[in-house]
Amino acid sequence: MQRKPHILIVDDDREIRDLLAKFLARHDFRVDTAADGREMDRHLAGGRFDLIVLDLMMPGEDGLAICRRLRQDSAIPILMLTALGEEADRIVGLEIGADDYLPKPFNPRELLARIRAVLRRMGENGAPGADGARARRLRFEDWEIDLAARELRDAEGTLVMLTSGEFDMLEAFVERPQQILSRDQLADLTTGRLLGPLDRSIDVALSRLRRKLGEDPKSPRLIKTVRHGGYYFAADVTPC
Amino acid sequence: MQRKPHILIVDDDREIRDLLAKFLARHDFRVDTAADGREMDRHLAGGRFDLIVLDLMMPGEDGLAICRRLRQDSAIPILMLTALGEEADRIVGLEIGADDYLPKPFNPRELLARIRAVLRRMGENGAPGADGARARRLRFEDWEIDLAARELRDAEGTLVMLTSGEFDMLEAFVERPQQILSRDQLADLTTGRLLGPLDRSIDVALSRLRRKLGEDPKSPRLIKTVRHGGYYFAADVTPC
DNA sequence: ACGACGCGTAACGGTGCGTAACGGGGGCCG
DNA sequence: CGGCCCCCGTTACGCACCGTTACGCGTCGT
Repeated sequence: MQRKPHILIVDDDREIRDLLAKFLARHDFRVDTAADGREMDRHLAGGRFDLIVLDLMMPGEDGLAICRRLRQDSAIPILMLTALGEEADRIVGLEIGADDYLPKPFNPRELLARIRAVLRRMGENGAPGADGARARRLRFEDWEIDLAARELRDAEGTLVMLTSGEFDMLEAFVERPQQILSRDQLADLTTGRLLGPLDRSIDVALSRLRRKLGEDPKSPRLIKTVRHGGYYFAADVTPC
Repeated sequence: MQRKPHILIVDDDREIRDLLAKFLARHDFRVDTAADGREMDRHLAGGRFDLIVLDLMMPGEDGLAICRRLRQDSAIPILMLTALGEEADRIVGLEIGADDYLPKPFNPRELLARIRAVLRRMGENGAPGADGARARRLRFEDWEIDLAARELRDAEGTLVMLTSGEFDMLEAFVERPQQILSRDQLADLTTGRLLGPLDRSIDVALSRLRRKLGEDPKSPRLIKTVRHGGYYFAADVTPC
């Protein structure tokens, strides 16, 4: 990870906020703090964050509600802070989609270890979704794709015109190479809508994408079909 | 996820093992258990697992050592069980690469929530190159197989078309050369489903694979039949 | 020697997938 | 406002994959 991970601390207790901020800053993180959900929203609107440390028990909109709200439209990692003995809440938190929790009072070193563990899990290979501030020009096989400009070029450098739907699908693949993506995942990553039981739209979209990539219908090399599984992007993807 | 997630429980305490196994099985997981590192290895050699629940404190090779060993050549999710008060160990565990931990004694429902949380993260983010930094191009006899691109080439370097099922089966063999794989193991490693009592699907699939590998039906050289045992991949497999 | 059993594999059929064709809807321009 | 075009979801059809079945052969036990 080249740049400093950016962390947002959401806690109503000013003392804890400042303590954590200082501690994490000392360990090579960029840190912002928010006292409640509204402040958090303001920060999120203005910047990209790699992880949110979220206090469970807060006046006004509490941590669980915030967590649920965040998960509705973001996959940003969430680490919940809970008071001891709130086991039921912790479980609910995990079920809602928090990535980890830490019971208060905690050892700051353990918080550090958990933050790193979560970031490692998320970042292992190009964090999808969460942040967009990374290498956006990629190469695979003889192709070159610019995710920022949304352009695809072939070996000779000539532009290949993709529709936005096709580009979305290709982007989903190059951000997750060598991994099976189910039709449901692809639908979610491209159009965002859910697939009906007899829905073939992904198959058709994929067929059109394959054709523009010049794939041989008999033995596609870039995008392989996994029967009953989905599709698989076979090429190595390297920044360029 | 289409098939039941497959979980391996590693704990020296038989009572805990059985309790957890029963509990998880009731919640729609496939579960195997192991009492120590050696048993764990045996299970891993023969099947595909989605997550390992690993007790930290065990006689013989202890959880931390096992965790470190697993991480050397696999990205399989690990959930560590720790006794209370072993905070230092927990931190080390997370830094070594466990994906989560749960202090004993724990509420089984919380274990369930954490297992689901870890699996969810993996499903979204799924480690690309699925098994981490393992060599993905291998050679055996005159063949060359690229596990990342899912391609097989013969001596002249021409592509041999395998169906995804055939490739899965060949992959199972080249990752476990010179060892007997039972039909049940092969079924687990390829389709993930369990075999019925009169099920011949593995035999037929294997026959088709042999044919594509150009095996002599009278005396196959690569994949030998072990009567009452299963099949055996006889060739040396070397990275290339 | 003969029956039982395990395995190889040809043949069949259900189903998943590729893709051509159609058409609705939205954007753009006159 | 009307016409055009392009994108993309839907439909339909054909092919290929693979699970099932059936049959033949070889091996083992008695």
